[in-house]
Amino acid sequence: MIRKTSSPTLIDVAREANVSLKTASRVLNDEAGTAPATARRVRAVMLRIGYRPNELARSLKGRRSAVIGMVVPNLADPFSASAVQAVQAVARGRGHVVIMTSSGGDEALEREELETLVRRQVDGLIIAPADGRRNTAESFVSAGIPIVTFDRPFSGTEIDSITVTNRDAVREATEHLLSHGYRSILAIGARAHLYTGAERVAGYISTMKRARLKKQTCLVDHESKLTDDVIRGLVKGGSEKVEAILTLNGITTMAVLRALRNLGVQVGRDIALISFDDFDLAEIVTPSLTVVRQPAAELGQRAAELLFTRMEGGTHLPRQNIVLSTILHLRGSCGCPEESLPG
Amino acid sequence: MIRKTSSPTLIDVAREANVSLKTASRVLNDEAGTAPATARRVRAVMLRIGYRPNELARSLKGRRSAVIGMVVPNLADPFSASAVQAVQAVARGRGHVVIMTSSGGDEALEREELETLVRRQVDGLIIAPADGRRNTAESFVSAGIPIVTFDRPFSGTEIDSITVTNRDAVREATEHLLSHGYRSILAIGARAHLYTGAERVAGYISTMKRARLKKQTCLVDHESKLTDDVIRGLVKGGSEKVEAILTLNGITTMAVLRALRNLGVQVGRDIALISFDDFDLAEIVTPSLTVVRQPAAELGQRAAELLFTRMEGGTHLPRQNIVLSTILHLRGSCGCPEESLPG
DNA sequence: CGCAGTTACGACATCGTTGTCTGAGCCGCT
DNA sequence: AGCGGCTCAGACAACGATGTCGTAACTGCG
Repeated sequence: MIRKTSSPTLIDVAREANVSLKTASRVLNDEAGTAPATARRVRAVMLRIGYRPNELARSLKGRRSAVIGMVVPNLADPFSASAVQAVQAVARGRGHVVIMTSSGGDEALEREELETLVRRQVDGLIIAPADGRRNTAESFVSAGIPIVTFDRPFSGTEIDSITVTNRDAVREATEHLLSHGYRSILAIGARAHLYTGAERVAGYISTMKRARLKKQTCLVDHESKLTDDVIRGLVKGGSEKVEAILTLNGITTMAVLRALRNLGVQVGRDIALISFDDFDLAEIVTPSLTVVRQPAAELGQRAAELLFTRMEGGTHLPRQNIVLSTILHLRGSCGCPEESLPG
Repeated sequence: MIRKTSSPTLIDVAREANVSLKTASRVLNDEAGTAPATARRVRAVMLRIGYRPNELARSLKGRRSAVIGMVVPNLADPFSASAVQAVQAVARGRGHVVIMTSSGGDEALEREELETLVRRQVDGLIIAPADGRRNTAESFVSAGIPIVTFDRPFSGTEIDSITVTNRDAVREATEHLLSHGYRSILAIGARAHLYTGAERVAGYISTMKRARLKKQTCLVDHESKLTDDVIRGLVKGGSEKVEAILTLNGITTMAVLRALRNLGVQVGRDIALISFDDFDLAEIVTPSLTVVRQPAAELGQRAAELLFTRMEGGTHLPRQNIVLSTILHLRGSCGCPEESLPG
């Protein structure tokens, strides 16, 4: 009577309904060729015994797992979280689920995670490479698995990518600071060796060069090196007074703001600042922070849509390299007067 | 020669190595009973032809998918993101992956997602119920699937749960405000019908009752109802001046801070505030925000560990109801003088 | 009544892997 | 030489579903 050991299978349904296994399968999949009366009977049995199809078995036969894999450096990062959320929404609409893993920014771990995902027969992969300089997914590409990268591409590959206009965004931000009359502008960033970091730095450099101004940068390989002392040296140490700061990612913004606060340097009054990446409280801070906002959700959505296009056979298309625009969200910290701002 | 259509299987390995299928399987799983020379030969073939085990087939046979399912209301919420991250870390350590889905706070969708996960044969489920008043997972419990809820429990069930000390946290926060001499304290919260909301409100109510003070609450069913006008009415409308505000979740904090700013009411000078939930910039704001910080990562970790305990056969244990402590992180906005604070 | 065409259903192989069982070959022992 | 006991390997079924093909029963038509 009680069989907690295993859940009912299609065989159980067939037996209970006095039909063959294949007929039960036909009813389950709404295939034609079953008498309405029989179908009703089978369906009734399914409900009665609480039958639940085993998607694993289905996938094994159909060789399409309805799973897509996603690897991001750090899920706890709000940028990644928004993107993942968007990917999931698209996947759900297409009857797929997402297996998400974090690489922790470690290339070896990323490779391992990808291997795990592929062994689980994912139908496609969305990757935000930990370090795009080497293509950790090469063997999967040649195995024919659809792949889309987002946020950062793998360099030197033919893999589809979705990125944002990192370089132009920083150029725009730098020009905005210049338009306020600031000449001594400091760019601080971490992980400059990564694609996004390098692009952002390049945007700053090229703009300053064109304006024939001195480039002042502090580029470290990890945010932990941006201690208060380092930032003090930059802001107060030089002969020339730093008028404005450009932080090249969210964590850096945090480090800089904390340091400035501890130094008694007040943003808005003593120094201007534009942050790459937005924050929940950026509007609440005094003065509110001018930020470059990335369309994280759209990035995820587009990545997922492109992946599904590839999965549905769009292999003949040339490499897609979608670039989305950022938004320079003007608030107070860049030097814009409050009354000139919307809202 | 070229067979891009499908990847090599264990049969291919066996054929190439001139052994039987079973022998190849034995080598793959490091089972005893294969001559070292044979094993080496088989392994060499595996490497050469790029064999990758099909985890789907393995799961079908072994009836353990090595997947755990997780459902949260909103992945983009930093609290959820941290918890998910922690769950994944634990799962990875045990050779499992996580399929994560968002219910969007919708009970019907939550039920649907759970159904999807179970059909995919997940070995266990971690759920942050959208609305714990009804148990959307009942049929899975009786099907014998291990389940752990976190953040909020399902009411009236025997399902394991991991929660935080919501009630005590708010009690502590309220008492702290009282200790500063504030008597007119307003509690604002959304979704008071949810477990967490109800607990937090209860903490406030009981504390005020014990202090024989007037309870002032504004409890709405959705954050969108906390408009600037509503908040103005609360803060400026009454005959009695509100001295302190207790916001009962992060989104509410945001709404309140924005409203106060627009009203020209300055936190710290004109009004004290303690926020349930921390923010990235909470320390940077002036004055920095005193918050109740939830141990999100630990919540996720403990949930995962408990789930694995259950999955590994710990079904005989009584229901576990783990409650983790929050931390009242004193900063400036509660009225504490800056110099008395650490850091 | 006989025949082709349709409808409804079932037997069987299959997906890629692992568990069970059987057997071949070799060792040393008496 | 005959025997038990080992090591190594293979044949076969199974997991739970779907695809292929065959066939019995019915229909309509001449």
